[in-house]
This record gives sequence, C-alpha cells and structure tokens, in this order.
Amino acid sequence: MRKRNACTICAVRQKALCRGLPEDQQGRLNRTAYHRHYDAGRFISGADQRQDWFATVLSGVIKLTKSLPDGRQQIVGLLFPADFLGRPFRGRSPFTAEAATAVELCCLDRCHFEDLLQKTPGLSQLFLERTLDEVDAAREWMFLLGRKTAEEKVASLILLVARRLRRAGADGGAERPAVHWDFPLSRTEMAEYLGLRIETVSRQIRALRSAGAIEVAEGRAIIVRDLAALERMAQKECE
Amino acid sequence: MRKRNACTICAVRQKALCRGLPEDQQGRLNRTAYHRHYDAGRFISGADQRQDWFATVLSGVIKLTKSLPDGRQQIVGLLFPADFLGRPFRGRSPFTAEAATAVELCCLDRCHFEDLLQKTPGLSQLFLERTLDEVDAAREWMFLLGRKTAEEKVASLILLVARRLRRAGADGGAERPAVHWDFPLSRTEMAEYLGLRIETVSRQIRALRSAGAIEVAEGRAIIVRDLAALERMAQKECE
DNA sequence: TGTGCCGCTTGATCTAGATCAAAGGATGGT
DNA sequence: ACCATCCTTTGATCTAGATCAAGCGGCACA
Repeated sequence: MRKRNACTICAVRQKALCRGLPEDQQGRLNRTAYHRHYDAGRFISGADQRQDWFATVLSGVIKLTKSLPDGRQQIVGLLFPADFLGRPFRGRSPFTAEAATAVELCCLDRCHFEDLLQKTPGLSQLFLERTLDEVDAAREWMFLLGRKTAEEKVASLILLVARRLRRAGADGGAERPAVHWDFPLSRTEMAEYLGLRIETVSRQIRALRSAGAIEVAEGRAIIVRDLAALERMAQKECE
Repeated sequence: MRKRNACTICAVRQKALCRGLPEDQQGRLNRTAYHRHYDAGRFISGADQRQDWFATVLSGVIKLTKSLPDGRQQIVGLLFPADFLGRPFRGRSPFTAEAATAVELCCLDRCHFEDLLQKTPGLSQLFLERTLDEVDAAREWMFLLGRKTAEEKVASLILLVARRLRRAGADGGAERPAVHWDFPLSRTEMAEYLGLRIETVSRQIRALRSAGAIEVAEGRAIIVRDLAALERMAQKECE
C-alpha cells in the first residue's frame, strides 16, 4: 500500500530524473525501487568497486571523493536531494561516495535502470541534460580550485550550498537563498572540497563573520546575514 | 564528389560521435556537414554567446576557458581530435572555446544535430557515455588542481597530452604514449590549465628535464625520455 | 563527576609557489 | 641586416596558505 503510491508522495518527484518517465512507467518503477538509509559519515559506494544499483537522493548530502594512498583527499562533487548517484555503462565509478549527512536514497537495480534508459527517450534525454550540467558545474569548480583565493573559495562554497539546499526545498522555496540552515559539511570536508586546509577554512569563516556577511550559530548552523556582501566576496562567480 | 564520401575517408570516423549513426544516416549527414578551419589562437565560440552549430574536432587542439574581468583565467578543458564541441539543449555555453593549435572542425547545424540526437538512440547513448566520461575527467582534474604539487601537475599534464594525442593517432597508434611530438600548449596555456603561473611551469619543466624524465627540443617539442619516471612524478594519478 | 575524544579555533612559523625584474632566443616585418 | 615583439628562462624576493602547536568546548562513556 505505502509502496504502491510511494512515487506520488515523493518529495523530489518533480525535480528528480523520474520526471522523465511517463506516468505508467512510474507505476512499474514503484514495484522495484527500494529505499536505503545511511547515517552521516557512512561509506556508500567505493572507487573501483562494483556497484549494481543506482539511486536518487531523497534527502541529505553525499560527497564524492578521490584519495591517494599518501592521505591526500579531495571532494570532487556533492550530491543534493533529487541528484542521481551512480555511473551507468561502467561497472565501477572512479570515485567514492560517502554520506556527509544522514542520507535517504531511492534505489534501482543497475540493469533495470540501464534498461529503462535504453527504452525511454525522455529519460535518457533528461539524464543527458543533467550530465551536461554536471560537466559545466565541475568546470566552474575547476576555476574556483585553480584561481580563487581562500576567502573567495569559502564564500563561494557557502553560496553554493545555500542555493542547492534552497533548490532542494529545504527552506520551502523562498525566492532568496536560505539564510539559516545547518551546514551539511564539517570544516574538514569544506577544506577537502576547496583544496584548502582546515585551519585556513576556519580563518576565512572568521573573516566572513567579521565582515558581517555571515553568522555562525550553535551546532553547524550558518546564517547568511548579508547576501550581497557574500556574493561580492565570492567574486560574483559561484556556479 | 569529395563531399559525397567525406565521411568514409574521415580520419576520426571510428572514434567520433558519428560512430553512433547507422550507415545510411551518415550519408545524409554528409549533405549538411561542413568543415571550418581556425588558426592557432583564434576565438571559436564565446561564453554566453549564441552558438548555432556543433562540431567534431578533426585535427588540432581546442581549449575551453573561463575568465574573470580582473584577468584571472583558467582552462577548464581541452578538446582533441574526435572530441565534440558545443553545448546541446542550451543556447550558450558558459565557457569560451579557442584554438590552441591550428584546428579543423566538422560542423553541423544546432537544430539538425539536436534532431538527430532525439531520433537516433544509438547516437544519444554514445553521446551520454562521452559526457559521463567528461564528468569523470573533470573531477580527476579537480583532484589535480586541489591537491597536487606543481611538479606533479606538470608531469600529469604532459602525460595527459601524450595519451590523448596517441589516442588521436598522432603517432600512428604505437602501444606506448608518443614520446616525441609538438606540445600543443604554450607555457602560458599550461599554467592556465594547471592553476599555476608561467614561471612555475618553466621551473618544473626544468626539474623534469634534469630528472631525465623528459627532454625539450627545438620549437615546442617535448620528448618523453623516461615514461616510468614521468608517471612516478605525476603521482601515478593522471586520468 | 571525571576523562578522553573530536571538531574547531587561534597563534606562531615556515615554505611552495607567486610576484617582480631582467635578460635571452626565436620570428616576422621592413 | 636590423629592429620589434613575443615567448621563455632564470634569479631575487615576497606572501598566501600550509604546517606545527596549543587550547577550548561539547559530548559520550565510565
């Protein structure tokens, strides 16, 4: 029962890939899709390790990382609600996926999804558009990593997260970015995404705080006090 | 005449996107596809500027860049022979394309290509796979930009170019990377791709040279003397 | 009520790579 | 043949951010 109409009550329904499926296909989907939960910090899927399922993120944030034996690690992507996890047409992904926060996934068998992709032009078209957007986003981040200062990097990251969480509906769709929310990344993770060290991130957050752009509240909450100032500090160049 | 069977004599035929088209479609393609030439350094298509055609690179190397009004510039991608240029389903690309070397393109109307993409599952499947590979490559480069040292960056770039040019058939398909070829990027461009300054690139090339990994010949030629050493210096982590 | 751990901040110092400066080669035009 | 320009190298110095080193506060566990 609950399972029959899971799609119709799904929070990310209008934003996720499933939008590319005709109504009747969604019904069939219901019968095979299943949910998974991961606590913050848990390993989800591994670099160079077979993964025989794909998923849509229902809630939470996932980080994609690459690391070297010598300990160097870099976050190469973040997945927010409605984003897709997995690497079709290739058994293994070159990156590791880990839950940055508690995560809820809606999963599908690899072969089932690849099958759907073949048979449903609307779906594969949508998937292609998403993937093209991801290339663009990755390239924007390359600019950040290669050319921005530490302060710009941190400001850009806060803006990125604010925008993405807003899009995910975390603040009920207000027309301006969420100003107050629990930041989904630890200082260490911020550093790993920005190509910085944790101490530098900490100092730059202090700088943004004294500039009045943001405020740091209890827990991991970050409050955007002055959006325009934050955008200025990000060099108006985030995403 | 020449145009009729242009596809059948095309150098990148087996590697380019066109492979995703059935034979008879390739014939139709011939009638509308046309070639373009750009000299080294020429502007090809602009950030946020309408581009109503797509292209396959026949020869040469294209750089995709993003730059800020304050002069900071970053190369966010390189296109080699058989690669695809353009951004379907969105009028404008957020990046600028420029010829790094002399470039030959095989072009197609935007609407014609998007039409083909809709109608030809094989083509859109292939295009999707290519795009997924591009995301992976961009993320690998994010690791390089965020975590590698200057020396590792330069070594990685030389390896990347060697491999891509080999794949493009520049050395007739030898089973090891090309050891001798004209490097397609200037020092400035290398720096722009690596998130470094030109002086640093120059010094690191000197370092690789004194380590015996490479040799710099007249013109822009780079000779890979010791592939294993070069790979070691790239932290075995290039692409 | 301790105590040990973890994530974060803050300060002091160090260094890889940036910046500043100058001086070769190449190459093309006259 | 000469000059101008551009690309590259090399040297000297500077600095943003890394590294080293405490210290602090919250939280879990005994």
